[in-house]
Amino acid sequence: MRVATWNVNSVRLRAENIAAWLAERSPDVVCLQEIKCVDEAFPRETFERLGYNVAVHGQKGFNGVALLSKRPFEDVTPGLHGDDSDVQARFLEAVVSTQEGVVRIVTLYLPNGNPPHTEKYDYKIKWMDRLIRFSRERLMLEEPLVVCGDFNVIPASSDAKNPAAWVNDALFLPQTREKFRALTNLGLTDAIRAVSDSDQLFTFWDYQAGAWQRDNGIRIDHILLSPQATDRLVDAGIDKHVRGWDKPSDHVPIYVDLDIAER
DNA sequence: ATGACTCAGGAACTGAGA
Repeated sequence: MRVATWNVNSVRLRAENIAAWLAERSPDVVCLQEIKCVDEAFPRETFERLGYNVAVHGQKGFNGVALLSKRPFEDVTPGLHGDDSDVQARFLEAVVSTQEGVVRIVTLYLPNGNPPHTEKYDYKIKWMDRLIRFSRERLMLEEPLVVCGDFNVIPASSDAKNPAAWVNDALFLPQTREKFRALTNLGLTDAIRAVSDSDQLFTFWDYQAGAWQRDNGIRIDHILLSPQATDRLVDAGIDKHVRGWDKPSDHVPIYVDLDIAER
């Protein structure tokens, strides 16, 4: 089973771009972020035509997450619990059944948090605390669990081309990285780091100042695996070349291959 | 030093991104 994640920065603008990548990579499950539309405006037909079931949790204008799956969804739950006043569409959980049992999938778009020392950073940290509580609960199920998305966290200096440029940024502040470590310390494995120690593994390049041409990137999109999923990890990778396509998202897709038979 | 791009909404710009 191949599970991928991609912050597409508008699913309507990128639909054909995404379809081309699907044909190339053939993922079984895809987690999308920043779809930037309401549920009714999601281009379902583009993906249903390619054999995917679609689950959407969108909102007007910005944010929004979605799931594509070749296997039908057994269960779909929008929203990260822990704050009833939070109306931002950033989290969607689903269960997919396979020949070997269920696989639980999460697509998330973690708040950016900039600028620091504001309510935006406070929202980010509280959101991460909620994600930690969610993960602790789900890990108790002892299932294959794949938590995917744009975490807006640079985990370590080796995850940025120019780490010095990020020291005062919400993506790299010590408290942000502490929360990310608290998450992985629950027993979730960073799939990309499980297969490579390279210091050039980026998933985002800014549109500005020739960041892509200079390879001035950061690694902020992640796939975290429960122990039961990590046991089945075969490979993980980053589809960097997609950033060079026409009208690209500023993020690229990443994926894992798990030794779990579909039906 | 600063800003540099890109997108949605809605019709000239602002907010948001990271």
